Amino acid sequence: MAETVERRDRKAEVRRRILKAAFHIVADDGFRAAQVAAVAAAAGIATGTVYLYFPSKADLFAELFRKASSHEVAVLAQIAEVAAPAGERLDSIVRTFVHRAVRGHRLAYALIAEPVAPAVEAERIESKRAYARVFARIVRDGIAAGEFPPQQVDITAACLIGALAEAMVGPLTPETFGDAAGEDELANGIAAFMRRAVMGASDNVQKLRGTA
Amino acid sequence: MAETVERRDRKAEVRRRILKAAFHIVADDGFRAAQVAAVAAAAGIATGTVYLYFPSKADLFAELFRKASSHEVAVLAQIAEVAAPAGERLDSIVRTFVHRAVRGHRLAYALIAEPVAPAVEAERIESKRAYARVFARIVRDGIAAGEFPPQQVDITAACLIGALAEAMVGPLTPETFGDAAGEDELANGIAAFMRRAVMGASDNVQKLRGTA
DNA sequence: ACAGACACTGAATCTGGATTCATTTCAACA
DNA sequence: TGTTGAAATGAATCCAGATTCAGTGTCTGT
Repeated sequence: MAETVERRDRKAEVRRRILKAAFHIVADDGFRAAQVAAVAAAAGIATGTVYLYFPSKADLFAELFRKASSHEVAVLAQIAEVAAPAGERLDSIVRTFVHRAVRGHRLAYALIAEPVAPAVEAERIESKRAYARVFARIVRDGIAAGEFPPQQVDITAACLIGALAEAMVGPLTPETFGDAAGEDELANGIAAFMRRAVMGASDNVQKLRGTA
Repeated sequence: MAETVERRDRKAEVRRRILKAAFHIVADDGFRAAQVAAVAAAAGIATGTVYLYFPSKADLFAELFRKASSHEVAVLAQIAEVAAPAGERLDSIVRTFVHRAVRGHRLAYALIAEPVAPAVEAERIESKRAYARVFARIVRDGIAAGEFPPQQVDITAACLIGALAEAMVGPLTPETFGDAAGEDELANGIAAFMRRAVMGASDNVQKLRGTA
C-alpha cells in the first residue's frame, strides 16, 4: 500500500521531468517537433506514462506555454516596477525583450508566432493580455506623471505588444534567422517607434522645446 | 478530343465556383469549418472533383487566402495613393481597415488571427509584408514631405501592421465579438496611436508649436 | 448513333499522431 | 518471501479528415 512523501515526491519529480523535456524540445525545435512520443523519449519514460501525469497533450503544452510565457512576462514586469521615468522603463523593456528573443530565438518564435493547437493558442492570447497589462501600467504612470499625453491606455497597450511582436516575427522566423539587421539596430528602431507612439514626442518634442 | 472553348470556360467556371464556396465557408465560419467535403458540398460537386481543380487542400486555401487578402490590401493601397498629407492617408487607412474588419468580422478574424495550415500561414506572412509595404510608402512620403521625422521605415511599417492587427484581435475574436468598445472609438484610438507613432507629435506638437 | 476522351462521383483507403489498456514491473508491508 | 496496489510500459487502437481511384456518366467529332 503506502502512499506518501517518497512516492509523492517521486511523482512530482517525474511530472517536472516531463515538462522539462517538453520545454527543451520546444525551445530547440518548436511545437512542430513536440509529439508525445518524443517528449516521453526525452524524459526517459514510455509514451503512455505521460498520460498518467497529464490528461492530454493539449493540457501538457498549455501548461508548458503558460509557465514559459509567464516567466517572460515576469522578467519584464520587474523592469516595469523600477523607479524611473516611464519612457526609460519602456525602453528597457524593449531592449530586454529583443535581447532575450534573439538569444533564445527558437523559443521566442514558438511563443510569439508558431502555429499551435487551440488550447495552446488560448494561453498565447492570455499571455498577450499579460504583456499588455505591463505596458498599460507604464503608460498610465507616464500619463499621471505628465510624461505622456492622455490616451486610450488599453488600446495603446494592445498596439505596443502587437508592434513589438510583429517587428520580431520577421527576424525570428527560423528559416531566415540571422538575415536581418543586428539586434541593437532592431531594438533601437522598435524603441524609437514605441517612444514616439506613447509620447507623441521624444526627440521631436525635445527639439521643439529647445527651439521654443 | 476537343479542348473546346466551351469546355475551357466550363472548367474555369467550376474552379471559380469552388473558390467561391470555400470563401463563403471561411467568411461565415472560419477555416476551422473548411473541410474539403464541406467545400465540395457547398459548390454542388463531389469531394473528389475538388482534386481535379486543385492539387491539395492546402493549395486551394492558400490561393483563397491570397485572393482575399490581396483584395484587402488593394483597397488600402488605393487609399495610400490619394494626393493628401501622409498623416491623413494613414488615418483613412486605419478607419477603412477597422470598418471593413468589423463589418466582416469572421473573415477578418480568419485572415488576421485564426490558426491555419502552414501553407496558408505562409500566405498570411506574405500578406503582412504587403500591408507593411503600403505603410512604408506612406511613411516614406511623410518623411520626404517633412511631415514625419526620420525613422527606420521598415521597422515602423512592421510595427504599424502589428499594432493594427493586435488591436483588432480582441474585438474580432468570434466568441467575444461585440463586447468591446464601438467601432469609432476603436478606430480613433488606433489612429491616434499610429499618428503619434509616425509623427512623434500630432496634437502634442501642435500644442507645443502654438505654445512656442 | 458510336467510339473515344474527358469529367465526375463518393465510398474506400491512407495517414500521422494521440490516446488507451492489458500486461508487466516495482515498492512497501506482512 | 509473498501479496497487493500503484506505476510504468508500448503495441494496438482510434480518429478526423485528406486523398485516391475504379466505376459511371457526358460530351465531341464523325
